[in-house]
Amino acid sequence: MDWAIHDIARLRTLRHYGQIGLLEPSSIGSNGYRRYDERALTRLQRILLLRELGLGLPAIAELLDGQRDDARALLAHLHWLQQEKLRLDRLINSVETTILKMEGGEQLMAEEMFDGFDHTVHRAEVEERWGAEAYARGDSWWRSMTAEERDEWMTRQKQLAADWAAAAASGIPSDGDAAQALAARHFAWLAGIPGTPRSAAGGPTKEYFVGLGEMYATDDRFAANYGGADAARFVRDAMAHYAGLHL
Amino acid sequence: MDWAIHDIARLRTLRHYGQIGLLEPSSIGSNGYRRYDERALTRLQRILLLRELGLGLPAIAELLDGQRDDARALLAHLHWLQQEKLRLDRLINSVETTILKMEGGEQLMAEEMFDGFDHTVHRAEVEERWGAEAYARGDSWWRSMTAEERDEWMTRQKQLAADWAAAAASGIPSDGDAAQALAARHFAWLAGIPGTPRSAAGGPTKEYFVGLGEMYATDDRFAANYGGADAARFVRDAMAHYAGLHL
DNA sequence: CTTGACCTTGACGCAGCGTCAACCTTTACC
DNA sequence: GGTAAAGGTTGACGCTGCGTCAAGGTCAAG
Repeated sequence: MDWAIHDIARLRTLRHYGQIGLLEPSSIGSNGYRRYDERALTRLQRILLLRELGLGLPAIAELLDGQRDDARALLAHLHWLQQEKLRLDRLINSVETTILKMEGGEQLMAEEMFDGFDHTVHRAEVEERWGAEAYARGDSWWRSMTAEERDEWMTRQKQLAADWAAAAASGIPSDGDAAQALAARHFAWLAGIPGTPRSAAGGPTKEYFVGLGEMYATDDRFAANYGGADAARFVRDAMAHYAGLHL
Repeated sequence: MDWAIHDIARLRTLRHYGQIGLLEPSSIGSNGYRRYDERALTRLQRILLLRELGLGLPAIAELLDGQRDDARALLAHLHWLQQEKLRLDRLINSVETTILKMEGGEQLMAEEMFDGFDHTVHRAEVEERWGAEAYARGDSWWRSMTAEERDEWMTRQKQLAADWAAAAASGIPSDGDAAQALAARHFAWLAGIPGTPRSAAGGPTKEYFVGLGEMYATDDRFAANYGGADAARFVRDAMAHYAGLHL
């Protein structure tokens, strides 16, 4: 008959359905054997059909016991299937670009973070331990952008960094209007980065904002990005001042 | 900080990774607290990245421990993602047509099986108890066909049934060449139906083939399909003879 | 010194069975 | 009638990746 393995599995399935109350045997013989009559088999038929459509057993139970409108339940299920498909699409995209990047010679997320664009801001969090996940989220966000979107972000960040560098070099005070305006721009820019810890108002939290400035001044790699150590300290002071006033 | 729930979850995650040996704390304080240094955090970063790409933890472990070529592993993963997407496509299709059918007034698989086309052959199995699953498989197969494919099947089946009826009515012997040729056609036709229990040769098993003929003669609904009770008995005899000779 | 926040180690639960293990019935054959 | 094979029964663990209590130690703050 060629059904050996399959047969055993089906048996276990029937037992399982019995255990969870989805399909009871119509009777149980004195020898303990389960028996299924016509009605039970019809029900089993429907269960198997719905299962092949991907529904979960609880959903099937509700549906078969008439507690939910069949059509509505199936529509909901359809919707969820479509969502899943979208999710897979995004995954496939991510994996593909990752592979492409690797073929381009880049190691798996090794050093690519310090590429001038500081989407590595999240590194501050990593150092705080709880943010490794946020970091990865941030990276995956970056990874999922199109080339143009990335270009746009890069330009925006570079412009900001250049403006910071210029302001620091010009000798203006870090708590003056010009520097504070830059701080405000920086704040808004951060607000646009997913994964940023944010307050109820939607912007970055005060701790995060201040800590970030601190890091710019401390970490040479970031400092270089903002025009050197002196400039980075200027950025830090301006950000701290801004945070004190507005956050 | 607004990270409460998330934080707790992440903690559990780290414990889990420690348990399965994916990521050990770099050190454990005398108070039992886990600590993760730079290296460990980098590893965590990579783990989280790969996880977001949908890889399983064992796969991630192999990959990070350098036991597998990164690119090859990701390609394999990509392939599996694409398969999954295809599977979802088929599911979505099935659910959609099921909904359409229901809107057309049909109850969930209620009586549609006796519509002249006997893809309900699998009912024989249902009666034998072990075949309910095969039956559902058969139905889903039918459900997944395009309209033209169905038409083709229907025509083929109707032609076969008509030829059987004619042969039975003409009074030729069930073990004669003409009837045996019909049995051979029937055999080939069955071989094309997924879910059919089949022997190593690829065709239906002897038991199945004979049992089916038995059912045609026994069940009025099938008998009608082959030209009535007398004709159905003729079919059964021809099939049994064929089975005895060739199976 | 107490309170509360944060850490620790179990252990159960989730979906849907697959897969032993240990044991009883029925069937088939000599 | 005896015996072995086939097929049934009830546990119970395993898988994925943690979420979610529970019970209890540690640490910083008031």
